[in-house]
Amino acid sequence: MNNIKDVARLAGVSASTVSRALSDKACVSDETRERIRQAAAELNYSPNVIAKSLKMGRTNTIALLLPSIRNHIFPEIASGVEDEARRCGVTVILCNTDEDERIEKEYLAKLRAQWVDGVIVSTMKPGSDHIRKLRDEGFPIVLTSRYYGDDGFDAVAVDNFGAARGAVDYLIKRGHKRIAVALGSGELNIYKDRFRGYRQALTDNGLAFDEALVLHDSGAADDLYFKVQTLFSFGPAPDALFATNDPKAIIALRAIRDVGLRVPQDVSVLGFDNIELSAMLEPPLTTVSQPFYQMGALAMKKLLCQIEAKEAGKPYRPRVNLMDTELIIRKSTR
Amino acid sequence: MNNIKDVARLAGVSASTVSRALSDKACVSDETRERIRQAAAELNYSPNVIAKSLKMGRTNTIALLLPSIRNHIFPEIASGVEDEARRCGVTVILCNTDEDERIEKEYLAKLRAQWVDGVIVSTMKPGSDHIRKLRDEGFPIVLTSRYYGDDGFDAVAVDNFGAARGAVDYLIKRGHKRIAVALGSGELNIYKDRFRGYRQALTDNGLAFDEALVLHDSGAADDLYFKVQTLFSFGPAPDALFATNDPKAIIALRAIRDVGLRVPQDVSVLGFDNIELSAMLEPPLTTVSQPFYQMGALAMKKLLCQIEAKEAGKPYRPRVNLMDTELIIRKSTR
DNA sequence: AAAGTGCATACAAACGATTGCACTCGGAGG
DNA sequence: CCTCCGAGTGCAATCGTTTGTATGCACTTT
Repeated sequence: MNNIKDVARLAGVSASTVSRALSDKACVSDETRERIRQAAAELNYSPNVIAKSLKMGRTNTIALLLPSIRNHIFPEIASGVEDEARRCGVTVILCNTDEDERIEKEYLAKLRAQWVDGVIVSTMKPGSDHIRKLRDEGFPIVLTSRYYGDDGFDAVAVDNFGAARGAVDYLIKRGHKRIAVALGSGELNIYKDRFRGYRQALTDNGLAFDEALVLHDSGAADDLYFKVQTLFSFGPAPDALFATNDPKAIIALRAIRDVGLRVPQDVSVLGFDNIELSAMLEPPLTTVSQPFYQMGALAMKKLLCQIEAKEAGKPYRPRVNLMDTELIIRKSTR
Repeated sequence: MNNIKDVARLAGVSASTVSRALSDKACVSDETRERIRQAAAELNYSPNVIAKSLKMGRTNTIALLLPSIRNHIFPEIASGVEDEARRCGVTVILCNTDEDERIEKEYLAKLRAQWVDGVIVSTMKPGSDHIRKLRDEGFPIVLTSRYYGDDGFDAVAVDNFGAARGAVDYLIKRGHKRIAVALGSGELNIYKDRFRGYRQALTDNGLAFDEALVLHDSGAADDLYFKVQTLFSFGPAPDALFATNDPKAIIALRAIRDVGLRVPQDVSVLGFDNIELSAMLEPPLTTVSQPFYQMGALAMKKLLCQIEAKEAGKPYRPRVNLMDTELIIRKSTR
């Protein structure tokens, strides 16, 4: 690989002039600049990014911390982040934590070490104090999707409470009275909020909350499948089910069909997230759509603002951006 | 951020001693080493990776070039790459080209500039001369999934020809005689190979090839859907369809059902790739499974070998590893 | 007692870029 | 004729590491 000195030698100037010429600074005569350009082209020269980063104290790289890239929603977020990043000349490092806090810490330790200018975090949990600590050190961070409103993080998310409330309200307005709910991991606020929305919709419409209709998530593989089967096989079956995310809705769909009930004629099923797959099911799933791609892109924009503010020594006021969700009505609800 | 000199000052030694102590070199007394450790801990010091990379000429970072992270199979590959990378202390940069050669070139230009030690490429096409050029410069590269056997690349892939042949042979053995085929982009060898496998299976079993049963891919959104509907609505309907990837199988499933035929009673549908979703369909899809995760992990291992060989100045003999596929028999074939 | 040995440590030169400062040089103004 | 100016360029320091070489010192060896 050729370096700046090789170019300088070939063009018959000093390295500093090459640097100035190629980064379009003033103070270089047109004739010299052209000569340098040609020399650089001839040597197939491109500046060493590592050296530049060291000198400039900025890598133009950011990291995206994801719980799992196989989780359907995260590739969409990642897409948005990446496209926006490319537009801004920023590279993205993908960090997959597999929901494992040890791995997350490992990554963050690396990131602190001048790896990246900032980080977008989708792995926030109530106990993620190491992330708070990093933020307190002045490290630029934007949360996406999973956030906790109360602690002054910069974040992009949706109003899970409102969206769930609206969706369940829709079910009730269409005549459903016994609505089961499949919960997600109780650790995550997004699921707690969706559950709160569910309860609020019941209250709004004068329906009683029934603990027997709540399916808790154990995380185990077929657990939800059997719970749904049990719920719909014995006693008075619910006339609808609200799954707090689409994968759960898909499992529920299968379980309900497998006990001999029809969707939507006997039971309506409502999902959350609108993953690509949900439109391809039989029947296609009614669900709440989140603008994941746009959330990723916005998170990237905000992160860049933070980085620039930090560089310029200006203050930056973090805020939470709540994006609009949309209830996508398909064929799984009647 | 504290640097090595701060640690040196606090511990009352020189920077070089700190460096040696922390990287567990010999020639540092235990007492000094301990003092340095404590100083480092006290200052919350971690070595600046950028500076280290510059000095060492190695970043311990590799890039993964993907056509699209939203494509189901790539997150699996990426997972394998990442897990293996983490095990080896390597970081992965994710580069999403969106099948756009301009973006790909942009990335590769960056990568050349000492960004990364090597790259895993899933975007190879017959016309990808810029990738060949990079290889010829001595840049460590491993191809995954998409490869072209003839040009001496290091690669991890499956025997698409053999797998397709075996799968279609299975259909024929189960009594199917008129088997349609839904092709993928003709530009990519993987689809050409699967098509060759299909034809070979016909020949093996003494069946005639019928051009009328071939559905070409235009790439347009609903194109395949309508082509399948047309094929199954007029004239003698095929009794089976081999889709050269699962998303096409899913579309075909829908189209076939929508013209009033039942899968698998009237028509068998066979996919390729075994994406997660294929098990969740109604009926669950019979398909050829590729070990994507393992392919990613192996590609990472091979890349590391290449990098190490290059560093040590040793020769490295690239070879193509073909992994085993498996025909997963579910309910979409009778 | 002089020389040799080996360990622990410090010094300084890289790695490849950027940039403040100093220098040169031709022309304008006093 | 001297000074001043500004444009164009070069020198050298710097970013934070690693590492080859030199140094100092306490011992042993002859």
